Amino acid sequence: MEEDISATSAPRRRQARGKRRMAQLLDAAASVFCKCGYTKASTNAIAREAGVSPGTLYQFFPNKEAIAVHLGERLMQQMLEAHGQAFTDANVSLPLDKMLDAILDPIIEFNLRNPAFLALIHGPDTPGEIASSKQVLHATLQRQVEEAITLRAPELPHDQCVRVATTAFVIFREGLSLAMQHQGAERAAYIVELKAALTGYLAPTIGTEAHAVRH
Amino acid sequence: MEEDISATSAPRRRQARGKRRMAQLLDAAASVFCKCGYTKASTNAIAREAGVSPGTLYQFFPNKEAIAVHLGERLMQQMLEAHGQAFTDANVSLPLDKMLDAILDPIIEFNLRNPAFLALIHGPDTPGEIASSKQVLHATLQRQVEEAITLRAPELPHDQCVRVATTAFVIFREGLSLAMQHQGAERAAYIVELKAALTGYLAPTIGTEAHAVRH
DNA sequence: CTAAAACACGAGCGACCGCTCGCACTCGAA
DNA sequence: TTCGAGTGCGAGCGGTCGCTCGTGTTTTAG
Repeated sequence: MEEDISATSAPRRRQARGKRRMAQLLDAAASVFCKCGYTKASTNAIAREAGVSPGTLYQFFPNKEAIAVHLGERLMQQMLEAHGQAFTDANVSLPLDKMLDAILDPIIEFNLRNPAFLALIHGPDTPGEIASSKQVLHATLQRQVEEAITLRAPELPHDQCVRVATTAFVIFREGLSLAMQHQGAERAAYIVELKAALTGYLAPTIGTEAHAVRH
Repeated sequence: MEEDISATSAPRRRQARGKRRMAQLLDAAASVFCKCGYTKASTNAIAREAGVSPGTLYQFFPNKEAIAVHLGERLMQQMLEAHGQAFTDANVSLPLDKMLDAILDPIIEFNLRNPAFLALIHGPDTPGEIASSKQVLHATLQRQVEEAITLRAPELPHDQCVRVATTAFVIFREGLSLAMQHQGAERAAYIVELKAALTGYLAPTIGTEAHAVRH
């Protein structure tokens, strides 16, 4: 319950001040990751942005990757708090285009407010291939997509469902990244294209209407 | 004609040995970029892979970025030599799915043979945002896609055409990258998904049949 | 043949990175 | 009030990286 008191690392007792510092450091990390991407973001720069020394940063995070992981977890949690209803079963029974709106719009809006989200999930400069914030966000979202597709097209073989979810997720991620590179009307136009791409891809695969449960 | 004898840099007269070294270094760079991506690929590693010293590398390339740019130009030239007919007008008049096969299959095959191509065009770790091999490849391909779409859907407003081309290109790039992360049958299945995604996206936009020239 | 230019080497420079360490402070439970 | 644990600092360690430079060798022009 109190973080993970596992064998290797003592989790340490935090004072209120420390908790504040951690949030401060995560905010700074979000800003710097967003500006430079994970690899080019230096831990010293994150500490400077947070107005603390490098040593202080390492009082709260064992290494650079842990910062990204914590940030990823915080972002995911914030998104689930704000838009946790996006993937509910109710939406899955909507017509395809409405379902996409219901699912995508909250995520898009969240990305507008938290650009670090995309910076972390989009950048392929993951450190050790495994772990890293990208994996946290990716795995969670991917799983939601898989569940939605399975609910909607239960007759689809599982491995095919995984492929469709993966492909749809990649299209969404890159399409959103594309949109975020533009402003105002142009950005809106790219979001329209993104939805058109997803609709065009998914319609033949999982149908435009909700699946009527047979027998 | 003789490279660029512009104000700032003297282009230097190359011997046969030097030309060979450059090709050798580009081969090595392709291998290392492919293994590590642009940023994590060190110039010393490229020199080592080519069996020369770091100093020798810098006799032929002024800096790391120039290596990537030269490699990008060489890859693009090789692809145009091998599959230059992919974007010809003849293919543009085919039905959509056939057209996609005609255009995508050669590019996919080329990527199987030259994995550095994807490594360069996919990695977002471009150095100074501008230039770099990625821009060379991206701009060239993007332009081909734009021309194909304009030919096929001439009534489409130009800026909309650019957006469609950009979106389609991104879907292709990431879908191919996804496929390349798998092997054998799984990879083939992802290529099927990639084509399904492009077909689904482009069919409503530019039509399944070639555009009949009106008036 | 000779001199200049191209080629080749590899130690190492300077900058930066992730991260450490010794020490000073502040807080809060006893 | 006390004192240990939590917090904070920042110089700097060990390492990697892109790139340089002095020197020596090979090729080529005249």
